[in-house]
Amino acid sequence: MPNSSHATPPSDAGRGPSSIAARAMGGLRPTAASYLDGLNEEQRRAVEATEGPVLVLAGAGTGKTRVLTTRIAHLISTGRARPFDILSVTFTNKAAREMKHRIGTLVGPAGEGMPWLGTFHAIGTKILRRHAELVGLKSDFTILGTDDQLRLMKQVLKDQNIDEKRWPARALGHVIDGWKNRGLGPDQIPAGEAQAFAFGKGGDLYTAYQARLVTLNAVDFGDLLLLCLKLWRENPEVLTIYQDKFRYILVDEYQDTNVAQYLWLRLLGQTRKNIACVGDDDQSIYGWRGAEVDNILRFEHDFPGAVVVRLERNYRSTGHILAAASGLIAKNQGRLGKTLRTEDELGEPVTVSGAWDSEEEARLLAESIESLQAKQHPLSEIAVLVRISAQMREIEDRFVQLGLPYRVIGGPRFYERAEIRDALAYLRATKNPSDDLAFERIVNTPKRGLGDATLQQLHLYARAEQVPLLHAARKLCETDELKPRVRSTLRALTESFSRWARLVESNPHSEVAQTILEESGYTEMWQKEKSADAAGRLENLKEFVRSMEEFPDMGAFLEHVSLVMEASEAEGADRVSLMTLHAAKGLEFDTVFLPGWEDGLFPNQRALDESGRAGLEEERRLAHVGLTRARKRAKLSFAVNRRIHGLWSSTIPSRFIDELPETAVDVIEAPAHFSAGASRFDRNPQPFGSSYGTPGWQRAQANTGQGNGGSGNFGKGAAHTTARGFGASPGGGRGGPRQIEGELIAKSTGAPSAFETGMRVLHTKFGPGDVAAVDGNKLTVDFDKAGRKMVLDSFLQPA
DNA sequence: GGTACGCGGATTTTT
DNA sequence: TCCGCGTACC
Repeated sequence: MPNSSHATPPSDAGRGPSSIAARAMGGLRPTAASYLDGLNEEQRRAVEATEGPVLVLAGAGTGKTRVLTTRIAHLISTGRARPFDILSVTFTNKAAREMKHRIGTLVGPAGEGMPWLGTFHAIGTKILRRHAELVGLKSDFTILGTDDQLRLMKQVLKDQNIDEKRWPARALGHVIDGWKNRGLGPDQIPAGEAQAFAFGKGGDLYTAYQARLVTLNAVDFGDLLLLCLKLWRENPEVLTIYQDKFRYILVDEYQDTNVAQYLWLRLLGQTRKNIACVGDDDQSIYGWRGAEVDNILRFEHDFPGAVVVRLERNYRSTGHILAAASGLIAKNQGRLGKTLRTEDELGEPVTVSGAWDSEEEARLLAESIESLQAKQHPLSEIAVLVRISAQMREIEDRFVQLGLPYRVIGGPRFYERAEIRDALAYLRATKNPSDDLAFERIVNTPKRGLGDATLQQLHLYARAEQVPLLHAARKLCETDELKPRVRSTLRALTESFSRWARLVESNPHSEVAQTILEESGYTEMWQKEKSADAAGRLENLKEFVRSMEEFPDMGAFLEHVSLVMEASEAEGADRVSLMTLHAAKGLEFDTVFLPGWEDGLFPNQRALDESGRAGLEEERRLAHVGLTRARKRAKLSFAVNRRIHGLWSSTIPSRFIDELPETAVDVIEAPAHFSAGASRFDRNPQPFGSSYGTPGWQRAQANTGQGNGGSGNFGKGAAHTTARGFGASPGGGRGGPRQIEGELIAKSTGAPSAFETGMRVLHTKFGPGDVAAVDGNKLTVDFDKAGRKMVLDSFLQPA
């Protein structure tokens, strides 16, 4: 299986430009398209193999997007297809945007349009709106965000009298998402799995949830794909329309497709079979949310006769970086196997350095960045990639102290912010009076005295009368079932909605939105709020209203916002980028810092616990993604002590560090104060973490007296230096020196600290402060400016 | 109905 | 440690 890369351009019989006639005409065509210039041999093969199934295995930095866009340009300019004949799917809006842009520059106005280039979800939406009634919806259905989804789940759980503590709505959401990811409708769940949730109620809950969605005329993200499958299966004539329509299908990031997406593609592609998937099994890092690496591993089986092209020539990274990344990923089994090559120079080796704790790691990292900055290295070409968001705090703290400009990439999306969701809910409820979820969301936001009790009453009435909540509210106001005060508030609100609905008919929608936000008291709510981020939220609201102007009407705007709206990043400023490894996929930087390479953190313990070997391999792919983001410099680090959920735990270097090829790596010896010559290959845990009972401590205990036992990871890979201990404090007052492997751990710097509690000191970075506690050579100091920090005495001098 | 405190849980994240 | 949720109280 791994060696079918002998792809030749298909000389298909019959139609198409490779037909005899077409070939005869070949020379008459305007000279070979300039867009093909500069493609290497494999890339060109991937572009020109237009007919039949094609799998392009594109390693990191091998020109994947270029192949995709050139392929489209090729299809269009050779007359094989018109822009609207091509279905081209991506996962993110960003990728879709970039492709549109690049096609535009390749083929000019001819490529404009591309109505079927977009995310799976956007295209699914487009299709569903056209045939909504066939799946029991109206064509103006709403698309629910995760927060609405969650509230709906809660309602369903309540209806079925399920203890939400025992069976949280989030968990149910996860289970249902899982089913949807696998293309399973409520009636298709394997019997065994339906039992899994809440004593066998899983299936019923799913059914109830879907029923609620239908009554709300709403769908969740999963439905955008799942309902397409349902639509096509139940209405073959509709499927045929799309099979005919899409002469060519292109798929980006194929390794990230889930089962539902795979089925979606297979249905569409099974007649014409002109389906080209581009992906990299080594960059599959979304297994935890349903991506099936199997889809890519199985491609040749699913599409017999598929042409497979491997792109292995890397144009991004230097030799050492590529060697490190390749060496690491080679430890994975179950991959199709590619070997990245570069013609670039070896460049700087990947550096590996250790730190005493995560604070020191952040400090060293920031120092490195500052020294690069001093050498005129632009900050925008530096990225710090972490495994989990929680790592960011300490790093940010450090950057803030130093005044180092940085930006966090990722994080909450613009349209997921509370204020945007609220504003959106007002608009949704105005536009669509039966959007109960929207109404419910803002009925008491801002606080107007319509709490749970009133809402319960509304629900009861609405259910009895089979009408939407807003309608029920109007009716209830006409009765005397409500307390006078509640009644008048509620009446005012319902009247506002009627008024707003009339406004929408005849006024510019952004103005109406502005009016709604003001009259409802929503803007005022934030103006009154004094918290730090209130101003930012008001800013976001402004931006929200402003962005509406770009759309013809409110409906179009709502559609856009529910699927694609993103924060408008202030570009341009020279800043360091800070993000998770996941968020870094698809990006590249000259210099990449990879902190936190410690077992438990990375590879992440939870991934290991939950998915075992597969989990480990996915973590390794994540490491591979991280390394391959770097063009010229990759800098790994780890700390031997890290604060996890507020407790200090001792940690051991990541097993991935030992898996790197030594020739590509340069070990930065720990600073003298840190260790008496410890190597970074020293994976013996340090037994003086300050909290006993942590995993690190447990492992340390297990290790003592077991020779080189380790946690089962010894003995392979690079040579290990025998533990000489990481020096530093012998545990302070918590137990004195400890023995490991017959050696006494020396105090780090030998001499006990010259500082005492209460002394006034001066720190090289933090400035003046008072010593609050002494623990060997580690001192706790209350700095005048920086607050309480743990520092090493070597950075201090008496003040 | 609104607020103040205490408890438990805590990856990665797009659409 | 920090955040969100639920409960207890005003």
